Amino acid sequence: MAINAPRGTKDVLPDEVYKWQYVESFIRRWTALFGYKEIRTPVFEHTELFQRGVGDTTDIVQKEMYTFEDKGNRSITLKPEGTAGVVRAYIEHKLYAEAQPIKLYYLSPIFRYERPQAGRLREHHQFGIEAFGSYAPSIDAEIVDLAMSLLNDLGLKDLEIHINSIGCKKCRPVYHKALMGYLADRLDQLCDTCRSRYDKNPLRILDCKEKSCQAVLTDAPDIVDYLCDDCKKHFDSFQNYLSAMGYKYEVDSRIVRGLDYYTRTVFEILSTDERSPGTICGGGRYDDLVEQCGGPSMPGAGFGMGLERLLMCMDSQGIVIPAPKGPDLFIAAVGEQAYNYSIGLASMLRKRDISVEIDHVARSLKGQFKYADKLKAQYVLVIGSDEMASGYVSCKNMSTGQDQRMKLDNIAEQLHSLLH
RNA sequence: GUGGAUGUAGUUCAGCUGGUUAGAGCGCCAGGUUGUGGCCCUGGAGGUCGUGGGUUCAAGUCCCACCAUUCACCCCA
Repeated sequence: MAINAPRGTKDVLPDEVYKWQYVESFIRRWTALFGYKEIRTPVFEHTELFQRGVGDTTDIVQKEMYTFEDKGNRSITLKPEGTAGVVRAYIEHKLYAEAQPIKLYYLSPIFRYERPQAGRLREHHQFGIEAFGSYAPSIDAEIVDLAMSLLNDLGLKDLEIHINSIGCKKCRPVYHKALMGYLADRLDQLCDTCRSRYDKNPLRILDCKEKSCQAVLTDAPDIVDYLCDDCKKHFDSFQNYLSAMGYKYEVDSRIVRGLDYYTRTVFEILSTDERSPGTICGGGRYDDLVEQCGGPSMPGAGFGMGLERLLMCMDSQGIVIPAPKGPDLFIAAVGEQAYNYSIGLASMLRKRDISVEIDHVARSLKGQFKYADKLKAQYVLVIGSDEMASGYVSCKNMSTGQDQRMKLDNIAEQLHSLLH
């Protein structure tokens, strides 16, 4: 009976991990430059956290969560997004009592029960950041800047920044009313899902891709016209800061995001490249979330970035991630006595910071060379009974093909000078 | 959740309108003189043709179901 990986999951095999490590190293570099510290939270949380945080009316909570009961009858859910858990930790450990803002980042698997397709998995991985404790639009701009700096540094081209403001507790209800008023006598032209969204979350209708709905929406009231003075000022400064950083962006009043916790700023970074999976980064501000989850009234802002999509995007743009080097040295031993000696030599050389490979399946000398070649070893040392007796070995440079005699007793020093 | 496509060796695929021991490239292993790789040549290992039913004298090839993969929609990273 063959067991395979569950639907929508993927193994990252050794011949590919280096790509992940490469991207992760860029992430660590840029988060450090911006002063974001890593936080690691559990892969699962109490289901209630996501219901309260992400929002009961969202698709994510309604139909995409991996929820189960544990042996203590607790309802547990695998993270369907990264923010809620970080917010919970921020509250639980009273990080709000420290100097603000608290700037955090995470790398985490994310689980959503969906039908897999290109750029969409049931388990995917996100790099995300969260900045708590500041209402200032400079934070909003900073997180976009961090995302873009990273993406640009990785070599990505043709990126677009789409931004919007969806208001706050004060002004959003006013817009809701206006939108609902506009849609009231056009309900019959909307699709089924949008009709059901009308009462619960009318904002989401703006996001609908149905042609009929889009047609209805062309003359719908624009949220930007309904922002209160504070939100308007916030949005303006945010844009000014983005410009000051040298970014081009597009105000897209139809971005509303699928998570209920956003207030004011929402944004997406997407690739316009045909073969790319669209949005690779999405985020925004969530000024009420901490309070909603049982903490003090503290603002926040952040984003999530899909690593699989990022990798996909880099791949489709032809960005080559440098493959790791092979071992410094391969020791090819001939005969049992020489092999015995070579095992000890390999152990010693590794302790001297030289990466060494040696045969473990009893290959012939020729086989060992072929294997060394496959491993991309830089040098091959041949040791047989002659070498054991004379105390000299031959060291072959695998890229030039040249042999050179080396004395065994200070071999580590000689190798070090060869390796640079 | 809705709709389409696909499922043959480790891998990429071929296998014509159903007909005898299922093929190729790459990869893997071994040889091409006695202790030397990358190229070339030769040979070898490796498949219950996704699974289970059905039609037929006969099925990898036709039909059905299931499973899986993949693409689009929905949603999102």
